[in-house]
Formats: sequence, C-alpha cells, structure tokens
Amino acid sequence: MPVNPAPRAYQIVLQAIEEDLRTEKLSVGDQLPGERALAEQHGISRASVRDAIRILDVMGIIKTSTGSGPNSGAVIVSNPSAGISQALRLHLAAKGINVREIVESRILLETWAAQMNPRDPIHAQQVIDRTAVLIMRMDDAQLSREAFHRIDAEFHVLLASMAGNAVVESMMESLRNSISDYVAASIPDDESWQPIVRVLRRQHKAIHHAFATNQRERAAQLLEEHINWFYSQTR
Amino acid sequence: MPVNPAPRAYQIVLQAIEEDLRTEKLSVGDQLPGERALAEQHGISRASVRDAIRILDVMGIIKTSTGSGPNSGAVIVSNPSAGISQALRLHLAAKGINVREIVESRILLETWAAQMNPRDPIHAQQVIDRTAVLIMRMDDAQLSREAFHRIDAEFHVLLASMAGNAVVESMMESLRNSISDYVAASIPDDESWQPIVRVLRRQHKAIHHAFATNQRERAAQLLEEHINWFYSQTR
DNA sequence: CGCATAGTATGGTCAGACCACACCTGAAAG
DNA sequence: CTTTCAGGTGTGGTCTGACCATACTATGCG
Repeated sequence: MPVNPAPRAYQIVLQAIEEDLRTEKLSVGDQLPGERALAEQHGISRASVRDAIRILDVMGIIKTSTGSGPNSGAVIVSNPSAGISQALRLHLAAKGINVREIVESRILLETWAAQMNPRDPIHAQQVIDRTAVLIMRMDDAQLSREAFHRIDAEFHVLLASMAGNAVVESMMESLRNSISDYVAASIPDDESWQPIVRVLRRQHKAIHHAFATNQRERAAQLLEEHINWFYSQTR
Repeated sequence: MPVNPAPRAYQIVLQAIEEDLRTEKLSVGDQLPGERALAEQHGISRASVRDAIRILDVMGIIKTSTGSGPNSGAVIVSNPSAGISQALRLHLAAKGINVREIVESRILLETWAAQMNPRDPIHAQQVIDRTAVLIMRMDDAQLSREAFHRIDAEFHVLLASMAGNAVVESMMESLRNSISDYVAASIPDDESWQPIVRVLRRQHKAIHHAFATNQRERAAQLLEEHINWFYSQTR
C-alpha cells in the first residue's frame, strides 16, 4: 500500500512563484506572467496554473482582473489578512473554532498591542489623530449599522497597528472579519441597536483618551472591557 | 467606470458549503458530493466547482483523494492551521511580514497560553505527561535535526493547547510552520547545531519542570527566554 | 466459501474554445 | 495640431468534453 506523495501539478507554479517572491524577483506591484505563458513555461496545462493562481488570490498575495495593460492580470499585492480571515471564517462555520475563542484571542492581541512600546512614535501619533477622526465620524446619527461597523473595525485595527507588528495586525483584522456576519446577525433589530451604539461611542472615546494621554495599561483595560461588553450583548 | 461586482462562479458552491457547515448539514467526517454532482446542482461547470474545492482544500476544511468508496473524494476535516500556515508562509516570502514579527507573535501566544488558567485540568495533566515523553525522545543523540524539530514543534504546540483555545493553538502551529524552512536554512552545518541542541534540551526540561510544579509565570518567562535565545542563534 | 477479475465512481489533468473586459493603436473628425 | 472613436489585442473567467490513475464494489469462477 504505497501512500502516494501525490505531487499536484499546481505546486510547480506555486513553488516557483514563492521562490521568486523570496528572492525578490517578484515584489508588490509587479505583474505575473499570463496564465497561458506560465502554463507553457512549466509544461503544465492552464487549468493547473489557474489552481495556483486561485490559491495566491485567496491568500491575498495577488489580485486578478481581466483586460490588458499594466494594471490587469495578476498583480502582486500584500493583504495578509485576506487569507487568514477566510481560513478563520470557514473553520468557524465548520465548528473547528468558536466565537469565544475568537473573542478571547482578539482581547489578547489588542491589549498586547496597546501596552507595547510603539516601534514608530510618529506613526503612533498619526494613529491617535486618525482615530480621533474616526470617533467623530461614528458620532453621526445618520450612520447605517454597516458603516458604523466598518469604521469601528478600522478604529480597532488602527490602534493595533501602533505595535508595528504586521502579523498581529493581520490577525486582529482577520478575527474581526471572521465574525462580522455573526455580529450582524445577532443584533437583528434597530431598536436594540440604538442603546448599544451609544455605549460603544462612549467606550471608544474613553479608550482614545487613554491612548492620547499615554495611559497604556488603562487603555488595555478599557479595550478588554469594551470587547467583552460588546460580545456579551450579542446573544 | 462601474466597478464590477465580479461575481465569481466558484463562490456559489463555496457559500453553499459554508452554509451547510454552519447549519451542521455537513460536519467533520462527512463526504462532499462529487464534483460532477455539485456542478449540476448549482448549474455551473465542473471547473468552477473545482475552484471552490481547491480553496476548501488549502484552507484545511477538506481533504481530497481519488478513487471511490466512503473514504474517497472530498471529506470534511478540520485543520485550521493549514490555511493560516500557508498564508503566513506566502506573505513571509512576499516580504509582507518578517521573522521578527513572527517570533514576537509566537512569544505573545505561548506566554499567554502558559499563564492561562487551563480550561480542562485533566487535559492539562495529560499535556504535562505527554511533554515529558517528548523531552525524553529529544534526548536521543541519534535523532536527526528534522526529527528533533518535529518533536520540538509538537512540544510547544502541546503546551499551548493547555489554554483550550483552538485559535491560539492553530496560530502557534502556523507561526512555527511558516518559518521552519527559514530555521532549517539558517543553521546549515551540524557542528554549530550540536551545542545549540544541548541548550535547547536543558531549556525544555526547565520549562517542563515549571509547568509540572504549577509555576506558570516562571514557565512563561522561561518560554520567552527560550524562544528569544533560539532565534538569536539563527543569523 | 475464498479470491481474482471486471466494473464503476472518484479526483487530477489536459486541450480547446468562447466570452467580457480593459487597454492600445491609429485613422478620422474637429 | 488635438480630440474622438472604432477596431485590434491580450487578459482572466467560464465552459465543454475527454482521458488517466486510483480505490472501492460487485461479480463470478474455482
């Protein structure tokens, strides 16, 4: 019973591209050769090339679009959270992970990022300024729930970016994305949403104030309470 | 310039399967319908179905194999670290993230897991017993470097599993996987490896002892020193 | 009953075709 | 000269239909 190593054809292309990325023969902004060209180069069919392209796509390594010209085809981007989000989302659906674990992880990452000494003080100050703008935008009473959640997510990811760790930042964003549907579905009516959003606004302002006055530990504590409180409302 | 909503055909199948997973119409161990059947059900071609299957595959949701019978075709598994590992690995190659960030994240997760109150004390005790066995196996002087690294990885992931958080555990494993090639390449010769492995054995034993005697904070501190020291050797 | 054989369904791969789209070129219009 | 627009070209997206190796299943022979 010889267990086949099962060498998939698409891995030829995948490994070649990964190697080109590693050696910087390819980097962000570059265009990949066309699918037909890759197929001929590696002596495999276009269908197998497409398998590799699809993987790079869902992993957030490339962005594909039709048409011709410099901005068409497969272009290298760098969106680490795309692949992680998709993975978490699917495993959440498959019951491999649950909401408690995601919330717990989010608290871990966000409080860590809050207490971290910023790698780049200039960036940290920019974050504080930009989050202030987001807070103002979230004060708009006309804002739809979808828009609020979008800005809310940006607020949290921005704060986490202060730590200067792309892995943590991507995970944060991914954790947020993976349960966004769950959150939206668990607060169905607008009547129950209105009192919640008022509390969220207050909490955001308190968190921002703690950051602005450099009270990192307090900011972390407020973040933890904020996240825990919000998810306690989604039942 | 109307930005295309770009409705990809494979998303039809992907969303249908995700929904079936969410409602538990599909769960671990089940077989997916054949690709030809799915194509007909959703009115799309088999090629597009295969796109969705490929995504589920690389994300660690399913495992595919040829042949017929109950154990063939696409079977639901649950391997959250597969997709995350792949994503991290590719973005590491694409320079979207770097080794420092991965090591930093690993320390964050492992020290958190070490200090966490175990969700399941019985499992925690089993982990302590099993890690003891792993430590003994790593004492074998005949062990190849690859085998040592494999057991080493198992040791760390096991300890992290005590916290009872699948997200943290998967991320741990993924972080470890994503840089395993880097680690292997950065210590090329066996002469420099020998003194390193002796230190690693000592550190593992100290960490295990701290866990066994319930000195969680000390365990976390030793883990941090252990990880930092090891990566300081890989230059 | 035991076992070899043919049958069947699976995913993996390939080839070739057509489509919609975005850009590029160059001729026609101003 | 510039502007406009019509066609040409290359891209990924999709479909069809075919063949392969594999692994199980059923058949029928001994």
